[in-house]
Amino acid sequence: MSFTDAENTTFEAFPKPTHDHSQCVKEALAKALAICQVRGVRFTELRKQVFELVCASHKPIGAYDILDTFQKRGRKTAPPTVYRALDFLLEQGLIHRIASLNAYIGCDFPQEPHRGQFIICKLCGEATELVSHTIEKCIAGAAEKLDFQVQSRVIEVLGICSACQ
Amino acid sequence: MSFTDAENTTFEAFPKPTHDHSQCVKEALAKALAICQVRGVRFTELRKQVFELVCASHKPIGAYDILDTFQKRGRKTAPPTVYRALDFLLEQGLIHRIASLNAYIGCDFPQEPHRGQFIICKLCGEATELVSHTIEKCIAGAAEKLDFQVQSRVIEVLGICSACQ
DNA sequence: GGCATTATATCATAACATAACATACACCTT
DNA sequence: AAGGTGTATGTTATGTTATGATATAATGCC
Repeated sequence: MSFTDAENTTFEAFPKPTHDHSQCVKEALAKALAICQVRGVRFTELRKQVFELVCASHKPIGAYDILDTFQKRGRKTAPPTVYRALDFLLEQGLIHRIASLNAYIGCDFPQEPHRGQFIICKLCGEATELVSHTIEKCIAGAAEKLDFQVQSRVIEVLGICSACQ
Repeated sequence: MSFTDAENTTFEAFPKPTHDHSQCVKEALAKALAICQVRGVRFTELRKQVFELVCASHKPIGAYDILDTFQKRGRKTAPPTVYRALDFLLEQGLIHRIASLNAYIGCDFPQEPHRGQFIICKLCGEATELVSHTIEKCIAGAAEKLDFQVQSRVIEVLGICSACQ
């Protein structure tokens, strides 16, 4: 349930505990598959499994958490295997990296290329993705003044969500 | 030489190669010392040396670079020593952490408490600190809509500066 | 000086990430 | 089907960043 406010910020509310998450994951998988097909890139079993784990919650997950899960499942896995899958998913814009947490999270808007902006609860770990055009414009404005070519952005807001207050 | 543009973004231009950097460091040290005195916290020799190394350039510097420098100087130093000094400087707002680079940089506006916003050149490494009230407002607006209590922000723009294009 | 507090040293290890090289698999061509 | 090519994955080792835990030293206060 995304919406757009007066500041032209589109975002999902923090997912309600009641939302049907299995449906949520199913949709994300379908979207990812469709995107990969259109682009002619391979959504292999490994990449699919990593994607499923990243999407398993709306909390950013660490690469080594993914690794541990694979190993608990009896799959002998080393770090590069996981990181390569994560790199692929990042390149395709299917997930985002949260630099301040060294963690990864599913992208809510994989169709449209964009940089994520996140609001993350330090207590429960839930994260909400924003797309604020105002912030984009503001950054673009400053960059232009400095004659600076923007390549990527990291925008992460940390604090306490309403449910945890 | 900071200025404020139409979007209400205050920032320093990328420091000219010609600027007198020793003077720059001297000023930063004087400011830091004054701030610590006012607050009644101790700006010890270790903290001062770490601060000087962080301020030695306008490029973010890694904790282990600081460590290496200490060791080259013959000072036997372990990581926690450096990290504790960095933590102190962060707490006092004298430096900022650049999450996307795992690195640290001197704060240009230590007097006023704020969260840094940075534009960083991937080629030369030079970083410029911004303070955009528009971005702040935009984040505050989204946070309010979500009933979210903001504690900290990470805003980092990466790309190529005008000198490196 | 005695004591509490804060800062630093030291040792060990946790957590995150990549380099380098080997092997396997998919797909295309013949 | 055989062979070739490029992509994906496996494997080993190591690099890089950060912290926990305990001990010692310096500082400030009474």
